[in-house]
Amino acid sequence: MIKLEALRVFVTVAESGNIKDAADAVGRTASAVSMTLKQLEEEIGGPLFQTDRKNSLTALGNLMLDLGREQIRSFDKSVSIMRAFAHSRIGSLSIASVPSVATNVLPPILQRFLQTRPQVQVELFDIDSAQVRRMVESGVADIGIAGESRAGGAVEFTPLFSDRFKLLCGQEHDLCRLERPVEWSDLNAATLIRNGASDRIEAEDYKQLAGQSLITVYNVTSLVALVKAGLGLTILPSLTMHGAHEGVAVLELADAAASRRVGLVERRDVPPSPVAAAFRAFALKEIPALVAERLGR
Amino acid sequence: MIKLEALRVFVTVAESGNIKDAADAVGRTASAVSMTLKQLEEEIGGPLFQTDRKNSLTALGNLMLDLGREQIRSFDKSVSIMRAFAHSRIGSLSIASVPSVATNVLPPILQRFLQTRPQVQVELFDIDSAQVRRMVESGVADIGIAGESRAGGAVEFTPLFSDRFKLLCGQEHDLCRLERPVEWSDLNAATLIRNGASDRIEAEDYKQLAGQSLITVYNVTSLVALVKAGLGLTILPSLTMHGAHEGVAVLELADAAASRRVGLVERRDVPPSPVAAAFRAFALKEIPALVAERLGR
DNA sequence: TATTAATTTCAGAAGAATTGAAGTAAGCGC
DNA sequence: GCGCTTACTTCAATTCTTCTGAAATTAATA
Repeated sequence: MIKLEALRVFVTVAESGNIKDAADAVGRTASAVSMTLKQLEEEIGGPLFQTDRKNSLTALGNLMLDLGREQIRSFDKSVSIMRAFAHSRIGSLSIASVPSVATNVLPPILQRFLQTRPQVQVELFDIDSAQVRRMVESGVADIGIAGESRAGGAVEFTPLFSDRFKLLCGQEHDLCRLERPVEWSDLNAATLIRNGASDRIEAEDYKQLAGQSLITVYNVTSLVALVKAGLGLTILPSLTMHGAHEGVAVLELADAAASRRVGLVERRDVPPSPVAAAFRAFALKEIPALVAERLGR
Repeated sequence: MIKLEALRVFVTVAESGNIKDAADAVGRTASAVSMTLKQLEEEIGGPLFQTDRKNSLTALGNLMLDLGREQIRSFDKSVSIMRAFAHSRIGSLSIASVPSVATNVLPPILQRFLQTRPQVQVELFDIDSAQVRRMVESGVADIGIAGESRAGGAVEFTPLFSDRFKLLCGQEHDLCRLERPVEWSDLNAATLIRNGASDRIEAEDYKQLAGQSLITVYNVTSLVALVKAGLGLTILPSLTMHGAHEGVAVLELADAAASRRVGLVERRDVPPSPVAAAFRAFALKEIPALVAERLGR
């Protein structure tokens, strides 16, 4: 059986024009090279050089030089692609994330992650938690970042950080004059605008308030605009409001339990691609730290 | 260093879905296959299969399956091309031959030669002996078939057959009534048409006759037409006249020395390509036999 | 023709791959 | 959930391959 390594030796000899230099180049003795060549000629079925001074090729030798070079080049390239992929230097990474993280956390994280992996292709979807889970489950996204959900199913949840809910209202709102954290009962008279995130709050008092609410807005920008316009107030995770919107007030809630847990969502059965695994490790280490800093803790 | 053989084993396992079958397919034991796989994973830098039951690939495994398959396919193809070339099943063959051989000898020879080598590309040039030598010398033709020449030079001559000259004249010509071979002296009164081939005759008597000739024709068809039209007579190698032209007479010459030696013309320094070498051997064996039969000896 | 340099050959040494047996883990039926 | 079967891995010994260094051969050069 002809080996690629034999072709490699032959090409080196053909390029050097003699065995001694080629032997040095491949790191063997001249006798080893000579034997490899002899064996190659036997297996191919013809002489490769015109004389035993290896400075001129036969027609067969020329053909083998061309084909051999190409094979070596192609093989080495394939191997380097395999290695690059295994070491997560290339590959594609599809991330599905809730908007608050996609907007406030992922940009610097991705920037640093990609600094050492300039060849990695990234797709980022910002969608709500339920859809994040769906995308991961279906394999469209390699990894997701979403709020915790009870159902286990085919996806696994790994916590990254907790995020307390806060109250967002117009700057002129009566509640701004309270000099203490807001109780749910303080909101009885207020107009509450529901949103996708706040629906996750478990507190009975809040659920009751929400049940009476007539408006639900899913887009944060619209939500803030409505609050600013004085249409009502809303409850959002603090990360969502990071970088404080002008013309609105952010108030603390008294209910310490009103928080969401945000974490990684991954498929349980399918092992991650190397890039996904690398991103997972990176995210697990860097996101909690970044969020702590962002939220000033 | 990653070996193509390891990729071959991996691809087989990936395709079989288990080690045992793959081991049978490649003709080793399961433990050997297992070790090869382990080593491959170490060298690539990541796992290839999801579990140690080898029925589902990781993302890296899928990539390697694709790339590996392609490498194996391409390598095997290259090797088969090399072998085919070495065994002269493929390649190109450029033959330069004098017209008499190109017309009367080469067709059946080439037909038989190519029967076992349907992939070989052949070029055939029919030109005079001097040009045959020039084409071989310049490397445009791999091999030539021409009359012998004194000058050695860069080309080598190997005899194939001898071919006596004969006289060609109109059927009504006076010489037809001679009941013996024609002597040079018989031609003193005749009109001789010279041609490329007959100029090679060394006999002084002939040279004198030729010196007085006023017409030289290089193309055999034209030459015969002129003879048939009664313009004169000419001297040609018998092979050239094989398959007797209608309306002309072919007469024996008394001068037994009036013959040409036809043979192979090859470059001395450059070894022939495998196809050329095969054709050389074939020609050396088959052409003399065929000519003997053609000329009825 | 003698000298030098390169290549080949050969036998032994080193290294790599393979084997078979034993051990471990995974899947399957009860 | 438990034991049974099957598949895979590990290990040490063996076999096969490749490599080396010295000697012999061959080609080129003076």
